[in-house]
Amino acid sequence: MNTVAAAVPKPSFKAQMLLAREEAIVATVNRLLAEKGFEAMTVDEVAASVGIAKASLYKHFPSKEDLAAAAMVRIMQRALDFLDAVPAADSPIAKLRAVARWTMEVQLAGEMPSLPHQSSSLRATLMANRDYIDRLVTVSDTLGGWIVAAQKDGSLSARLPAIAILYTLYARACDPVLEFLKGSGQYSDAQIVEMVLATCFDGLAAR
Amino acid sequence: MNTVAAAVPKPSFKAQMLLAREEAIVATVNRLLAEKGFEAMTVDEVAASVGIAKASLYKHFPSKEDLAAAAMVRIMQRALDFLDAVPAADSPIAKLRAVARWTMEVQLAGEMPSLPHQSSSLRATLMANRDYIDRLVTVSDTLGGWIVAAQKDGSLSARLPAIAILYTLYARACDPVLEFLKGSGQYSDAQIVEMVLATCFDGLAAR
DNA sequence: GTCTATACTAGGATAGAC
DNA sequence: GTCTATCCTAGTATAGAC
Repeated sequence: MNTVAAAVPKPSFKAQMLLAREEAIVATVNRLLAEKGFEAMTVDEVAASVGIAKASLYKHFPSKEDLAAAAMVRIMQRALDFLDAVPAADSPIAKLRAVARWTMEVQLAGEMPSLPHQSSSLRATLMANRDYIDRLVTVSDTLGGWIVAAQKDGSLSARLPAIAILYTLYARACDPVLEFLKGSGQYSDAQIVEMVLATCFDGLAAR
Repeated sequence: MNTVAAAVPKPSFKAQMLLAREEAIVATVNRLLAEKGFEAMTVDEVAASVGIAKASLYKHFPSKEDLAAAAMVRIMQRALDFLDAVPAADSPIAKLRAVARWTMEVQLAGEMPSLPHQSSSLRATLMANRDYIDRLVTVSDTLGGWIVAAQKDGSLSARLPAIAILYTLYARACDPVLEFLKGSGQYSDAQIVEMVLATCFDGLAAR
């Protein structure tokens, strides 16, 4: 960036339109990734859903992988925003519960892009994407701090390594139990979230 | 079946070879499904891995979906066999723990075919497959019985609906935490299983 | 930067000889 | 029932006009 500050303040109307369109694209990709996953999502579908020609999509994003990566950056940014909004006064375990709840609510809303299988072509693109990795690291560091603090104050199990707890929380973002329970049609979204949250923190065994 | 009993006992050598080959095919499909999932698995790959021509595959199974369904039937049969082998004298919760452990060991061994996303073409084929559905129902009924019993004897949380517990146990078969922890390279398979098992039954919160 | 039209490839499925 | 060779659709990506 060698633009002087004075040149930045007023983005042109055209540039704003561009950003708005890109946001619309990424939001659509996000939804489709949540619905069907990376492999099953087609670029034709994305274009049709956004309402522009496929070739236009490729002017914004060089490949299907980059399209998906943009959606992953977006959801990580939403996660960061949520972490920032968690009250600092809350206890560490309350913060962790809040994050797990948010994750599940996003998934139930159909807005959680599902990560691809290990061998997907998307993995390489993601690992090379600085915007994604940086956010992932920041989220992990923040959660890691809360986990260690919660173990210290005795509210979180100290017998589990912090990394196992971190991964367990991440896994709530793609927990199939939410979808299963929703499919049963017997419970509201709020009830489902409470049940899975209780299972996650209190376990299946009686207390 | 209108064959008389006397005609059955000695399956011809040829028929045995046929079954052996089909078992080899299904075992390969099972492994590939575990590695990459249904969408990413290609029929060419299956044929190459088994060591036969693609057209020969299609003499045994009419479509890629049926190929995958056969693998799903196979794993459900393995699950049934395991359930039958669980000591009847064990307490209900001990039985449930044993099943969860088995599920995770199979996954870590790379032998747990991963179920497809909701909108996959495979779902329709599976739901129409009697061999699969029957086994699924039997497994669910058996586990359901153990769950209710464990809730009655006070070892399993009575605050959760049995169906939520059932789904939670099923979800251990595709828990990404196992793969994550394995990827960290810090723990043995046995340690990973114990950690996730403890998380599942005892929860993240301290006891 | 948007469109229409098209190139190119991967991959599921089949034909037809043996 | 196995093979080689081929068909054909779907899907990623691009050319080229406006």
